[in-house]
Amino acid sequence: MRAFKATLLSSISHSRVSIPINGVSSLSKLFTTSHPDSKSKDSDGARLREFLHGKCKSGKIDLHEAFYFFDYMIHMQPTPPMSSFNILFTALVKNKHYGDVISLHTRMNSVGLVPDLITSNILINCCCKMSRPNVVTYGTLIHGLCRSDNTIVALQLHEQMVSENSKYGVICKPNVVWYNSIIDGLCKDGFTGKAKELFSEMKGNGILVDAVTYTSLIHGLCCVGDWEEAKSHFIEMLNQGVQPTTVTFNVLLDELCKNGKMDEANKLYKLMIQRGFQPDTYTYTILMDGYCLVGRIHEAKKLFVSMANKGCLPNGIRPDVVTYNTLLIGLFIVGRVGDTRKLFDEMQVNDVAPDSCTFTIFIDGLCKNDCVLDALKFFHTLENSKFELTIKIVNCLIDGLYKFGRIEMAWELFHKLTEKFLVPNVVMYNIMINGLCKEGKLEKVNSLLLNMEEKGCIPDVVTFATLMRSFIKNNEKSKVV
DNA sequence: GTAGGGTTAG
Repeated sequence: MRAFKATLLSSISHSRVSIPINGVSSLSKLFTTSHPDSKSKDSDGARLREFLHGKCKSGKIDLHEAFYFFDYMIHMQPTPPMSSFNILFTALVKNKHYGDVISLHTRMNSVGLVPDLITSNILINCCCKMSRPNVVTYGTLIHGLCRSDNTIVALQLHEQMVSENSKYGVICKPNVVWYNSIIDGLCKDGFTGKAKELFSEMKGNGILVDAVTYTSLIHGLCCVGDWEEAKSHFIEMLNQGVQPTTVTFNVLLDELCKNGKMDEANKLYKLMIQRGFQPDTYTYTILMDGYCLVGRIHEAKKLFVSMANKGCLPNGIRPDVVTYNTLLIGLFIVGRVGDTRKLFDEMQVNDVAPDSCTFTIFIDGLCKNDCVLDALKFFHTLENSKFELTIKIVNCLIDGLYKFGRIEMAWELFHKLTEKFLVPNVVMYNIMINGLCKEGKLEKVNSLLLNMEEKGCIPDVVTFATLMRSFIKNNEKSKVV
């Protein structure tokens, strides 16, 4: 059986879509007719579900049918909803193929499909049936949930485990990595209060907190603007004898630099060096970012030069694309447009490939330095290259065109691009609405709002603020209300 | 076998 499965799996993994396998004639009949005609693709999803339901509810699905099905599903465009996978997994569980569910789940993860709560529950059940819930299985699951924006689910799972441990004796004791995953997830969602609760809980359970725990918490506190609390956790860390890492220092430095506190940042940087911690590319880029934001481009440049000089700094600290992007922003801020082009050329010479941020920075920077026509030229070059334009780049240009009074051009670009391939987002609508309001073109604003509604784009707080500003300007108090 | 950091638009 094992050998058969391996052969089947390898044949599947080398195929693209439907490969006929003996014994799955009903499947191939169902799907070969609909492929690859794109019109019938839409109905594929619905037919798949119908078929899955029939097959799985009857309980008559065997392993190779399931594998064949699974392979078809992960190659479908668009990907079927997670519930379709769950139906398939449930059928396999009914037939006691627990290990196969786990291996299919691993394959699903490796192609970037994100399991939902139900998938996770199915998986837990499989692990339990196979007597495999141990701390690593759980830790992996919790980590996966946190990384896929399901921290709350991870937290529920954790709480369930804690309560079961206390009810039935210890089934599986959470360890430091498990706690760290949830604390980090909570911090990234801004729930620092809950993260601190877990922090106390783990200490209360005798689990030694480590540098990752502290760093995640400090980062979360910085993100919600609670600098004092972040600082006191850093001090506590030192007092407890938990060695910070370069990442810990980078998190703290980044917060200081983002707030323009360069003197404090410098002091911390010196402390870091004094204590023998090795700065890395991030450290340098963070400091450069801080200097750029306060307009001290000279100091940013000095750091950059020391990075760019081979052998000047240890451990392969070299400028990467983020370093270049950071310096480009700095140069645009102080209006040194000519130097940005030189730096761009230098990037190519040093084999650092520009990314979409680089292009956004250029379009935005040119527009904000009264060089809209240059931005337009740059944009056309991008348009004619194989580079895939992003909505951010287009938005910067449209914004620039409005501010330069080129309303017709902005309007044209909006229509041309959104008809062709770009789905406008709320930022794009806001830029357009703002530009049109300022010009008093209220009929156009109205048609945009309708367009927005049609496309299912939900207005946000900026949209309303923009509209209200315009109503107030035009003395339309009733509309404001 | 599971964990943490930096750049871009209204």
